[in-house]
Amino acid sequence: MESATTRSTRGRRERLRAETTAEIKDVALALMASGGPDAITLRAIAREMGMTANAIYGYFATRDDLVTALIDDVYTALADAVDAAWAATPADPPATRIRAWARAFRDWALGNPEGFRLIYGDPVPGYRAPEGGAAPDAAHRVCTGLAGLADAAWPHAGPRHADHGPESPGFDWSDFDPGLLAKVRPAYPDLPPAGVALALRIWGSLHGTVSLEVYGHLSRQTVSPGKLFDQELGALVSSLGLNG
Amino acid sequence: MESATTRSTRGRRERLRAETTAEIKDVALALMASGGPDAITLRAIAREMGMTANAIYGYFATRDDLVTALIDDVYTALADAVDAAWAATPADPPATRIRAWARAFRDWALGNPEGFRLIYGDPVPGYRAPEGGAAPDAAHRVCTGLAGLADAAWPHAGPRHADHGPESPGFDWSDFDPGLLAKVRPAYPDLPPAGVALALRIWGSLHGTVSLEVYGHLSRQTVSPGKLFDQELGALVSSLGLNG
DNA sequence: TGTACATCAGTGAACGCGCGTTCACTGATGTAC
DNA sequence: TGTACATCAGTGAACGCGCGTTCACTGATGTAC
Repeated sequence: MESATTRSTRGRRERLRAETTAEIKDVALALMASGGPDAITLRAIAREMGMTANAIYGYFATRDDLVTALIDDVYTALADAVDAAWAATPADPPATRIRAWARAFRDWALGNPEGFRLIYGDPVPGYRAPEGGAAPDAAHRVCTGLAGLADAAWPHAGPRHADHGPESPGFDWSDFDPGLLAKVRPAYPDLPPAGVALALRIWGSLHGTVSLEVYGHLSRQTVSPGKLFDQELGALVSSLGLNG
Repeated sequence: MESATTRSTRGRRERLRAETTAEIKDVALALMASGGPDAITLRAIAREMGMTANAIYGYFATRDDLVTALIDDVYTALADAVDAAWAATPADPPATRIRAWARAFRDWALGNPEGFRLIYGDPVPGYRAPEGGAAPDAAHRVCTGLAGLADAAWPHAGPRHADHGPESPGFDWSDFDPGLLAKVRPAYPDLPPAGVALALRIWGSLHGTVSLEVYGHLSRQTVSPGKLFDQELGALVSSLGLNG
């Protein structure tokens, strides 16, 4: 049986350990923010923290493990941001909620451009994702959020969705990744395959504008990317059969 | 005055030089295709060509100069691809031409994923674009092509464009980069500011789906990205007031 | 409270690597008369 | 056609750099009795 002091001191050690781990990740993210993804090096982190490079091996077995943890953290931050916006907006009217989600997505991306790049862009040079490691849980949370948007819009969007001309193909469940469906179908049992496709299409439409903006291609063309995003959002919402 | 042989031999030297220059770029693109953007190193190129690394300095003053040339080439290839699709499709109906342009864009991106990343994604590690060097000419060709799509759709899209709800803002010329307008306005004098915004919006919508696909995020969710793109295209065309 | 021991975060030197770039050079190709 | 010279593509060794990672270690902190 442990004494009170045993417990408290072990707690302190664990706390220090957790703090240093968090600091390593914070510094890595700061380096990435100022110098791009290839600025994440063990030596640079150590330099910034006033340690030796190999001290980091006490916290992460390998550089790739650190990067994996970073990706996970960043994904979680994004998922938290959009989930919070979703939760803070009333379900009715659906358009308002969709706008809130989309704006949270864009705001997060613009506020954390390097995080956005880390998740959606080129991998960190030399980085190899772990073997079994599928996408982090938070990635699924983002997808589920998108499915929620589609689910809310579906009663209005569904009818007009069938008629996009003869070239518009149909969808069935086999078109989608089983892992995705395992998350989405229980959460939104009324959403048909075409609704899941709609979710992905919403994703694409937001991702396009936002990533052009994050990567600086939009700011080379217009001084008002925000206006453009709002217009895109208006078009999206009205194409879903919802009123702005 | 030059003799015939003088001219022909000088021609040969120049031809050899041009061939080697082209080979260097080809090898660089091949390396990038197989190993990602950070595989573009002078030493790797030289290794592949059976030369010494510094032999390349006879052709490019610096590694960054080589990368600049690559970006330019890749942009040109993309612009050629979409321009060719545009030229090969009759102007009427506009929807067909838009589809052709969009499909050419996607096909080129999927066929040259590393090129797409080079242009639209993270810069090559360590690369600094040249000082005065604005975007290459070909980048403007792509933008002008988009403006052409918007211009063709504008008679149909314009009316419904005004009505995206109270949150949809208006555009005027000052919202756009003068350099962009200098190319677009002479080519499409009837296109109003909102039409230019529409062009950028079309760009965003295509870019989103295609870049999610190129970066492998879509294939993690669906086995049918092509269907999704077709659906996106159908939605785009019908949101422009055109029939599929 | 005091002492002998265990834990463990961090050190400092070293490794081998691939990189961009510089330097003085060689040797084949083309040129002028 | 022959010879002396110029051009210039490519060589090979070397530089200094930052990187991930390994190793044997030190020294402070916590633990057991």
